[in-house]
Amino acid sequence: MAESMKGLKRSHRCTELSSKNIGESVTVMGWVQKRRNLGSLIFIDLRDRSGLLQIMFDENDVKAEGFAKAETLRSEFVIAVKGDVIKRGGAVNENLATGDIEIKATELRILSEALTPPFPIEEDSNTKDELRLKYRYLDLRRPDLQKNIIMRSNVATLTRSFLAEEGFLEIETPMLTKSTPEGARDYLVPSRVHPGTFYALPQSPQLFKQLLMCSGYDRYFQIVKCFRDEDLRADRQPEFTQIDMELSFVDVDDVIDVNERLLAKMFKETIGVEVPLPIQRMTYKEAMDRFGSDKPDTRFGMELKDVSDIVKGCGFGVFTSALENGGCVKGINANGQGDMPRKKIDALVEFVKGYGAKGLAYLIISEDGTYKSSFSKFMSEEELKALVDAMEGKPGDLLLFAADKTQLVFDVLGALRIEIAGNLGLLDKNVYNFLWVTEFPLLEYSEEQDRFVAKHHPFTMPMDEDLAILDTDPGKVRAKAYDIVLNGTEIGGGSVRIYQSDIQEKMFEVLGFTKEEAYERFGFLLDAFKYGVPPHAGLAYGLDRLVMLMAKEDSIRDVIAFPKIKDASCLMTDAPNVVDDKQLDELSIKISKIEE
RNA sequence: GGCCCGGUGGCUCAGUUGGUUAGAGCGCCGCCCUGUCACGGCGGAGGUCGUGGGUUCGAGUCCCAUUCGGGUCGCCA
Repeated sequence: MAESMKGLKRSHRCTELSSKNIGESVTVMGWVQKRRNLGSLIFIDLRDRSGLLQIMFDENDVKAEGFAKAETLRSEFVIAVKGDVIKRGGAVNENLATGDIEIKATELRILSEALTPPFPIEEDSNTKDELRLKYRYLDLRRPDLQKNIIMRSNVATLTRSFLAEEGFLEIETPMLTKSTPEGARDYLVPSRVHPGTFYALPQSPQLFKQLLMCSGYDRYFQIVKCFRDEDLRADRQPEFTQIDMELSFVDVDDVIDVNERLLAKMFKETIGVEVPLPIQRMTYKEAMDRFGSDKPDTRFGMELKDVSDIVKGCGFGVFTSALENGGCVKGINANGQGDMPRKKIDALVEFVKGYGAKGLAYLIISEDGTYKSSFSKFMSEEELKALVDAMEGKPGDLLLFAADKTQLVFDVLGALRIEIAGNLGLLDKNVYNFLWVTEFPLLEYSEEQDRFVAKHHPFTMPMDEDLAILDTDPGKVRAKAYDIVLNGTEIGGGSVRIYQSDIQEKMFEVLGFTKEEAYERFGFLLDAFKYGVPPHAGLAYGLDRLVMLMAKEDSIRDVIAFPKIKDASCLMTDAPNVVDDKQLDELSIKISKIEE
């Protein structure tokens, strides 16, 4: 039976009390974490978002009625307790922040009873995700999730105060906006007033923040939901949060400078981690050549080495045919892994096949200096020696080679070094390696669409040095685009924007848009640029990923209060769901087909 | 859309080469207990093994399909 809290007012959260409060009369409210009934003495661990506090019920203090009530307490009951802070009667509990005190209850009210929860409300739960997400409101009671959600709030607050001090204005942009078919699939919202037409939920506030620069707001930021109707991953949700910013009258270095200071403040004040500034920078090309990835994890080595020249003309057809087809041969040296069991090497071969590789060549340098290799019979002793030397192979090393089209080799070895590092426990979550990756290609060729598409977005400024070849060799043009990478995860990215109409027109031309098509999609932006536009640049962080790494979690679901599952549905609310015919009628929508 | 992993009492798991009434810990319920904090003691309830089909004398165990959840490739300007 639920009781009223009338006449009681919470005086403290659980861990706001300490030995300093001994002797005070206090009122605490929260959830019953645990009861220990010793017969005529009952202990309760009371939980709120701050932590745990022990309550002691003794019939002499809480009276017969109160004691009888205390006997009925069960896990997750919500109670209010009035009592006195006293020094623990028994031993101090070193595991508890409040382990040296307890509340001697004089009054107990049961504000809400509770069913036994379907899974334990405790730290380090290993309950199935399925269950946790169905009862997310219970999952969110667990201390580790509360810690993450609180950390996320702190990061947002720090961001706001830092950027405000730096002269940024927080300005909201529309959630109901126009679909821009470039890029990810949009979530659409039907218009009732304009039958047959749709708003789109923003994939990012990109165009609006550029317009705000046109309007003179100078420095903008927003902590904002973005939506992309694409398949999910551990670090991808259909709705996610960006820390989005844009600055006028700046170039690359200005954006990097303010963001390095933001990151340093964030990490220092949230998790006590010093970020040494300036953060290392690396061009896209260097990142690919050395790490096979545009978001290298620099916490460990195992860098890629190009051995194309070494194996040119050797007897191993896999290598030579890759080279003849315009590809390359690269390898990584898994130092000291020469004793890796055959089974594990086979697993790595299977692993790379997932990335489209046809295979993985390996060479083990035994402790006695002899070679054991999947391809040794195709190469002479001298050729093998030259290859080992090029890889700086020492006895006990394991060399792994991929031969294919260059991009595929990058993908394969880039993923392989992460996989091996993971298997070897080299991915230390207590280490935070930041990296700027700069000079991204402006464009990439889409086989599917048979044209160039923007690697970042169509408003990205080419590098000054490469402007001249935008017509002649667009694939070679580098952009003033940059990503901020943390431990192999892209946590943010941005660019300097085009603000000159001639360059923008040329860009659309290269992308294969007619002027009319460009206007149809982005006319409002192009028009705005005719009325005086400042040079501007910006950046957006994935807040979820950032907090995930700070919280040392493996999935952004663990830093989002109400996340969605792999198929983009919500196990708690059952969204998305069918709506009744009346709603569809109002929207002039008919469902034409439903896949069985 | 492809590939990989998983589904056994409320929770987390174990279940040998297919073999009699499917186990454990925690939780839950009842009784006892004044210093517990992984409280303790005694007793108890609770599952037909995600679902459907098949093989077999016999299936949690093997096969097929399907469903649910996770990871990943494609996709994510």
